[in-house]
Amino acid sequence: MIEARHLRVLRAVARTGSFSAAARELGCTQPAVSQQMKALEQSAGTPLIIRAGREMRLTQAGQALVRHAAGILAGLTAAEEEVAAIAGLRAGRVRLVSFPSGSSTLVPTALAAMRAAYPGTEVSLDEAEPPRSIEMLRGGDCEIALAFRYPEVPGADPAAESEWDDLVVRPVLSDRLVGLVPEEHRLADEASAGFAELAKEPWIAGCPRCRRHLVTVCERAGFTPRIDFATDDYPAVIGLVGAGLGVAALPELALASVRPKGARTIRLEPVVQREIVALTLPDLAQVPAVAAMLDQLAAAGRR
Amino acid sequence: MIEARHLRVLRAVARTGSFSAAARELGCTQPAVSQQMKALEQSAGTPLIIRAGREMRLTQAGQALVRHAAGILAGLTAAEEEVAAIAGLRAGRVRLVSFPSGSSTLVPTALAAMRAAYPGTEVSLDEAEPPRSIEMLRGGDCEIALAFRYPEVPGADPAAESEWDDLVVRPVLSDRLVGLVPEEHRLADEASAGFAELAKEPWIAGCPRCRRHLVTVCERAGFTPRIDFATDDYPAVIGLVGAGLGVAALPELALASVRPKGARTIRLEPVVQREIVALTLPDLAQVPAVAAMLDQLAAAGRR
DNA sequence: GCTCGCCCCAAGTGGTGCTTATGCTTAAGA
DNA sequence: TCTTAAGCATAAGCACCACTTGGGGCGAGC
Repeated sequence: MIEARHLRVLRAVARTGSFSAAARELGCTQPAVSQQMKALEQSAGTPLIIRAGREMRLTQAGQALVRHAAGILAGLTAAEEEVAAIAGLRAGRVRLVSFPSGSSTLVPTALAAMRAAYPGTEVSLDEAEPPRSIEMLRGGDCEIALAFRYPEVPGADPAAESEWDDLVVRPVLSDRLVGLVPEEHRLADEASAGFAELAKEPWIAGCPRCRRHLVTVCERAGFTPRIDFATDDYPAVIGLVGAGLGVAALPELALASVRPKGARTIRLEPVVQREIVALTLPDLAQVPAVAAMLDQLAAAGRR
Repeated sequence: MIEARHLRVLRAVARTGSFSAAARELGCTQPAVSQQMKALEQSAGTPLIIRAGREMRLTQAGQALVRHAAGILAGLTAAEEEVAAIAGLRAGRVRLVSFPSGSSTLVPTALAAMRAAYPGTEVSLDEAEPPRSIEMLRGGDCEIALAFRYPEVPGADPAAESEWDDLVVRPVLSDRLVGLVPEEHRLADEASAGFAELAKEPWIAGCPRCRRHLVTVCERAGFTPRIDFATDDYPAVIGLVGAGLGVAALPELALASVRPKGARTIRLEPVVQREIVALTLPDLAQVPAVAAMLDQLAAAGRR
């Protein structure tokens, strides 16, 4: 079986016309070249070079091998170069899937930083909520899934703890929930309020997991919220509150890039954190472009 | 440094989707594949495959490598196939240089046999006398030189013994010298004659080496021949003898394919042998096509 | 819940590739 | 002609590498 190493030696010998010169070129000693050539001739089954006095000449078989070696070694260095580009973050693609509201500020920041730091890489973005984004991650449809969980309330988020334990979980940001009330609400001008003070209000909830969490938190505060509406769309929640149809508890991040119309934010007591994390497979965490993107997400979260 | 072995393993893994299946395909155990892949990832500097539950998936770097591997391994097998064809005598070229009169019967016979036995090989033929043909052999302009020598008379052939000792000398044929006299000559009807009986005749000699040899032989018989003409061309010698201009001593082979007009052949006493040999360089004797052609020449000489 | 298949890990072993040291041959120069 | 330098071959020693066997963990399917 001919190996690339043999071809490198043969090519060096053919080019220099001498074992010693080839050895210098290859950075090894002359006997090493001599042995490699002997092994190559052994596996070829025919002499490849003939020694005519001082000079070396290739046999027909030797010429054939050298002719092929050019293309083979060129292909090999091209392959090495492409892999090195990926490993060195001069190339590489990352498919990121984010939950909808995460895309508003966090993801754009990280994407811009990634592009600036490693211009050769490209990051594609898709949106999906955690159950679906985890599926995509496991199914090979993306490399990073941006998701969130409520660590303080284990019971409210059974999926997160049990289904993520074989994933790499990279904390990105801890997001606090704030209350949103219509501006004509009696608490609209307060700085903060307890959950219990909103026990009688109609609630507008977010995504299914957020809704479950809300119920859990409210029950700990001593009441079961009356949920009139539920929608994945944070702007819709804001609009509903602004229209005076109820109150809501929203992540601060969802309000970072918009100013609610007809509604006021108030601090909620007790403080509830929503933790935004980036998820990936253990093997993928070793891929340079993925690791770099994780770093950029974490950096974006620190701001 | 990526080796062909690595690419073979990677390709097998990519194709089968499993280390075990790849190992079966490659004829080794599964840990061997596992280690090779680890080594390849090490030298690539980035993961190449990710294990998602049961199935294997290639990373982008892995896909790139597999993509290149196809061409590289194809080139490698093509190179191996070409070398194997040369080694297996399904291909290969031999350049043969013969002295002029050797081409008449011996070489055509050997060439025809070579072509019949190994249709893929090709033999080219050129003509040159020994000093020049040996130069060509050493200079890489041919692989086999067909030459002759007079082994019984060492002094007459100094070049042969001293200059051929680093060559492979393959005996092909022992050729006897016969006398050629005009048909009106007093010895024309004799079966044989001694050299001394031709002491007074004008001689027609062949090539320079043949001429030197003739002088030596005649001097051993007690006289110095009077050489009126000398020519490399055997038909010319025959013509000159046929015209009654003198006598000659010719190799039997030179008369094998022609019938002298106006001249008669007689046995010469003592018998003088001319040995036809095939010469090549030691390294070249290992080249299959060269070795085969040497065999064919020897076989042709035995007939 | 059990078994099967697949992968990883660890240890042992044979082979292989490299090195240094040495000898031989050849070509060039005194 | 003798000497010197350069190049290749060989041998011995050594380190490394690739493969093997044996054992364990894990997920999938009956």
